[in-house]
Amino acid sequence: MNTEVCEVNIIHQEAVDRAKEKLSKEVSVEEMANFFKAVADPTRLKIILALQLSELCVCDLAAIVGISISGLSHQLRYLRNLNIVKNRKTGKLVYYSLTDSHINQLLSIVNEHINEK
Amino acid sequence: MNTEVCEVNIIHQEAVDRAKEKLSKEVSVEEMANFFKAVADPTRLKIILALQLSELCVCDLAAIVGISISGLSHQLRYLRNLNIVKNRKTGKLVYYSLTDSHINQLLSIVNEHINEK
DNA sequence: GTATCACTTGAATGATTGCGCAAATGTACA
DNA sequence: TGTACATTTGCGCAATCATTCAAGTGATAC
Repeated sequence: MNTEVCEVNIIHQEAVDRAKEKLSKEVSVEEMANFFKAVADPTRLKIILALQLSELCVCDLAAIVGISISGLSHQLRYLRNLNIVKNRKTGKLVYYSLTDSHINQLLSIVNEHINEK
Repeated sequence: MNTEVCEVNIIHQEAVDRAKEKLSKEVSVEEMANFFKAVADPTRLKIILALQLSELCVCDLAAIVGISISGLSHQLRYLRNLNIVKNRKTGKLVYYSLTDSHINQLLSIVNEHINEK
């Protein structure tokens, strides 16, 4: 009773079953991947690194990242949807900042990995 | 003496300068982003999650992930180049496993972030 | 009111990327 | 030597994505 159409020769059946069960229990692989996508792009990564220092308005961020204001706004929305940044409006300006510290941990772990090489 | 061609109105000059300096000192934004790309794809994420349990050969991984062996091999090379997985050949089979524990930390942090929502 | 500024949004585009197919490599066994 | 199997690799295609342009929103100042 195999719902998988894919025909592959399985060599270690128990190990495969264990892994499949783990994957089915995983909160959401898609959701995790989506979150990582946020930091998997140089532009978004620069935005986050800049916001680690202080909150910044959109036009300042554009100057830092070196991208059009429009493009930046798109990426900020992306990060907002993932709950990674939040914004605060004051008159004509919109200030962005990081929402939580998980990002900081992520970045330092990756730095370790890279420097260990 | 501004080498940037991009013309944007900078509102908070000092904050911008600080952020720019930080970015210039950052090991390599590109390299960090590349590393995150490894886990930013559902297929590669499944591979990694499966390998957290035990080493696995290519055809077993294909059955777990639900992808062609060819496609899987492409992704494994990607992960190998980033020093995330390593392989061990035994006869006709090639066993893959994780190289370090940084990945485990990354994944648990992201799980926290997602569950906190 | 109108003009200007900061930002957002939708559409279009060029580049990247995940994937499968088919051929190639390499190993084991007859 | 030849066949069978596990994996890799090059190529091509379809889909995704980062970016920009142009138009739209909303707030301030005149």
